[in-house]
Amino acid sequence: MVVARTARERARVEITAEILAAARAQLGEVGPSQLSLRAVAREVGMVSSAVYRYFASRDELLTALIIAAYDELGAAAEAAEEAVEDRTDHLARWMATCRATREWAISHPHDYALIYGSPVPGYAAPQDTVMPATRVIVRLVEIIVAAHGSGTAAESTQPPATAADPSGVVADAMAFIAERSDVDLEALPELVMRTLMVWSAIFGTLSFELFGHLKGSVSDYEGYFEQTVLRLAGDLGLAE
Amino acid sequence: MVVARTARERARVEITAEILAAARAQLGEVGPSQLSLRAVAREVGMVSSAVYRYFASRDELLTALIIAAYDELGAAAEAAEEAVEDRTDHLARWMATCRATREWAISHPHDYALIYGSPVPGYAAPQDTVMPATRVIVRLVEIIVAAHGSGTAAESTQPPATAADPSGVVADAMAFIAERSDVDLEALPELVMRTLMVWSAIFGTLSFELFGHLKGSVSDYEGYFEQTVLRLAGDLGLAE
DNA sequence: CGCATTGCAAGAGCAGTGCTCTCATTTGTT
DNA sequence: AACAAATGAGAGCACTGCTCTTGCAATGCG
Repeated sequence: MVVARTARERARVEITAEILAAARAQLGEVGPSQLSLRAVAREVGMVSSAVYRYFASRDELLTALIIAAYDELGAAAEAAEEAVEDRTDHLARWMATCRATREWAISHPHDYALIYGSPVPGYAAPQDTVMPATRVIVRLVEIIVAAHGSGTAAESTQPPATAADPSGVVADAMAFIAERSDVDLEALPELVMRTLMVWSAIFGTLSFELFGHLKGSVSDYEGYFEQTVLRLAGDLGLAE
Repeated sequence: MVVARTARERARVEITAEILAAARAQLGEVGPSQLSLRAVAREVGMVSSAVYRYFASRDELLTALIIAAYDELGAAAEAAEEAVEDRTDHLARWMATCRATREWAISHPHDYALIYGSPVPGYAAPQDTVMPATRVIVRLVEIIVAAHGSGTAAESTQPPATAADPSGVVADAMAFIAERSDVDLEALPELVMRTLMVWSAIFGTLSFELFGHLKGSVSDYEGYFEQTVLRLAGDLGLAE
């Protein structure tokens, strides 16, 4: 972050933050595709054209909101995970992370839809979003790695005999993990495969709940989520 | 379906279909939230206000598109499943259904986003959509039930010892299945739980792929999907 | 200090949107 | 033939994202 020197620069970052805050507030009410740049401008007492001094387009504003949402979700998940005192209780850390993710999602449904719903059309996620986007999964991977490194974890659920070796399809993920972790996962492609599956399953479950696809199938959403992530932990060898 | 009698009624159903077709064509290019009722009207050579004689609102048009999309996806999945000749090869039927689902999704990304992405804001799915929405999962359940009924299926993956009985949270799903199937699943709440999980996992995986969340983690999407649904089948006892 | 440069907000305007209302015409029924 | 209902066109309202011009105020420099 560049330190604001002149009054002008200081005002700029302040107003930028103000616009972003107003946009976040509006997002809490109407959903991404209804977010109106003009309404945001009115909120902060500007005329719409003035906003374009701070955000080149509506898409750029949305991008900033996406980053903010990823960061907020990541921070919430990390905080909950770090609040688990017994660091050797990997299952507790796992559950805490998952629970915090769901709690953030249901209390910020529009932000969740913004980042995990359908991307706004014609929109390609800029590079700035990938780092904050990985915070939750990185934390989950850390827990899995710690559990398997400590020897307290069982082997993850075995694939069917007919399944091919997953090394090829998860090569990118293994490289990604190898970059920011000193654990050697090269011998565990099956675990990486399972981790990716579990990651998709968690957010698939949340999306189904939030987007209404579980209506008529599940009566107790919280209980269902709890049971789900517990079984997913079991599939990864985190719970017995 | 009511048989069209008068010329007016005949024209009405024809024009309605024309509008829907134009809307579907436009949806193939721009994505749900960009779908313009005026543009659709221009396409069929009408003025925008005339379209309102056929669809009360843009949302109602979208609802019709949602139903059409669900039905098309369901039909594609069912056709692929029925093309499997060996009806006792439950794994083949499973894989065919899943593959067809993915193939439809990637060849109709906007339709997929319409039904499995974030719901359009302020939009509550009307009752008309729930029946077509269940076609794929109903087919999957049939396969699972057939496999477990024939005794060729292994037990599904066991939950961790600490997991509570899932009967409560999946009661609605059990009732739903009991309604349209003569198989007694009452003794198999764990299987129903796993089925729901797998269902969420499949569409979570597809959403992650289509919405770009697997970029940087998976290099071979088709191979990854294949490996995923094979393992999910294993979790349900469909593959060994 | 004075001046030129730069940053910024406002306003008008363009092309587009969903939707409503009125009006004339066509179609179907009695 | 007379009436009623259905239909399409057009104008219009309130809104959107975005651009361009204009005037003002803060800034940096000689």
